[in-house]
Amino acid sequence: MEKEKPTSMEFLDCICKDCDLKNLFFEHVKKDEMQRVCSMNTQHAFKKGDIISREGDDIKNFTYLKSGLVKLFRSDGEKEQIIHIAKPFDYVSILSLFSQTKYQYSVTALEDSVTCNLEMSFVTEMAEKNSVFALDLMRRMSEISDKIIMEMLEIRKRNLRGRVSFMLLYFAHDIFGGNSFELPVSRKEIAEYIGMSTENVIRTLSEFRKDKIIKIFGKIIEIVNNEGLERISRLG
Amino acid sequence: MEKEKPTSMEFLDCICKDCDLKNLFFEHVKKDEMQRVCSMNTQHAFKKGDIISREGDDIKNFTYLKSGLVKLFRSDGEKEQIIHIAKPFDYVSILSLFSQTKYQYSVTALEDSVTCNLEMSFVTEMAEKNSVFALDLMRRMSEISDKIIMEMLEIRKRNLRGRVSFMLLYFAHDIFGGNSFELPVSRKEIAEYIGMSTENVIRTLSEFRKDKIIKIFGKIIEIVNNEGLERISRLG
DNA sequence: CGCGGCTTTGATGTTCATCAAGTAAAGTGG
DNA sequence: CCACTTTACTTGATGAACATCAAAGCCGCG
Repeated sequence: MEKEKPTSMEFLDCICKDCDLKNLFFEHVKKDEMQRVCSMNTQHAFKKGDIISREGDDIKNFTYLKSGLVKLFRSDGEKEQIIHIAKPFDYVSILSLFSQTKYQYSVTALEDSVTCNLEMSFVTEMAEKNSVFALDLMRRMSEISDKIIMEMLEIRKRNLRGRVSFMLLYFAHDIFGGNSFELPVSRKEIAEYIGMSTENVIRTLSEFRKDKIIKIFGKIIEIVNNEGLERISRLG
Repeated sequence: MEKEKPTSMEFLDCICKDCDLKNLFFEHVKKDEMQRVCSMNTQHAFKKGDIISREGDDIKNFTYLKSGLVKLFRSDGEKEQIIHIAKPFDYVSILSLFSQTKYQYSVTALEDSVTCNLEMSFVTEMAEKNSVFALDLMRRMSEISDKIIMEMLEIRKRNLRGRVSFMLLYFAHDIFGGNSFELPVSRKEIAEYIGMSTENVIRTLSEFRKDKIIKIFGKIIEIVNNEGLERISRLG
């Protein structure tokens, strides 16, 4: 079936061939350049918990997420701060890609994930030769940073209960698209995301359970009263 | 004197001629395009307190700050959240410039400020025709969002005293470049920036005064013990 | 000169972090 | 596979950090 669908990629035989993201990232790349993309990019699989890139390391590759779920975070030796949880489309390498030589944050896989890597020099060259691609890339990167900034502001203006409910709704609606899901992070990581203590995150989850707003089975969360949770998120 | 200095702009007679930022933004623009830039861009002066752009309005122009100081903030009717205080180089329109059609935040002038405006369609066209310019622009925009995200994380990991000292050092070193300066914002605005109550910002400033770390004369702040303040900012 | 917004300080109460102590779950080496 | 260790989770108790309320002085501006 897929083979019969005629696309400009059809004649190519490379790992990009069946990639859902190829149109997103290489929609404006000419055929001969696409041939080069195919010969150059490398795919990389990560297991849950694996480090994808580490704060302070040299940026060598342009990386985007093909499947899975990752967390961006910063560490000062003592504590960690989670900056964002990203799924495919939400993550293009690290943000400062074109303005820094070293990674500013670390990225690890929260679920088994696959990335595609291209050498930075090649992407730069491609952007220089193909300005529509450059504009597209700019649009995508600015969308992502905007999303992160907005999210940080939304979290910042809420109190403990508001932040926890915001996170639950974030997982339910933005990440998993359903009212029942398995938390891809520990309670401690939720705490690091919303800037509260682990104990209080747990306490709040227990409160929500007692108030019959959610059900908890270990890592599995089921949102029972979505409107109630939304209200807490709005008012908290 | 300035007239005698030979530059590629010399033959031009437009408001860009003496602009310090022209090389920054239009360094890779060809001469004939520069001629067009000159004929198209418009300069706009704002008085302290003026609104430069308003959350929710349509994005029409590409705007950059030529002189002055501005604040980026968001309002939910009730309270305001300050996102960033920006000086020239730190501000290129609003961040989501290429990914949104409406402003996500508002911008007002904290000091008398001058902006330069170009129609978005023209900038897009320029970026499409000139990919080096596009890459440059991308680099600059990603630098700015990165800076904002980093700053939010730095603020988030500190307590009240740490946040206030961070802000004072930010004004002293990043904005004004000296240990004595006039606060361009009210106490309330500092509170909105660091996510604490106005009263506690004032209380902390008074504490610093009593501890002989700073001197206060209304809006004028003088940092007396810089090392002490740095220590509070690091540990707080 | 009087009004409204900004600033300041004190008193009070709420929210949240921390400490402590225990249970459950998940890796680890024999 | 089991004992062992470590890490994650949970609840309660306590105190610290911070918001809120209240009242008064100050300043700029019409």
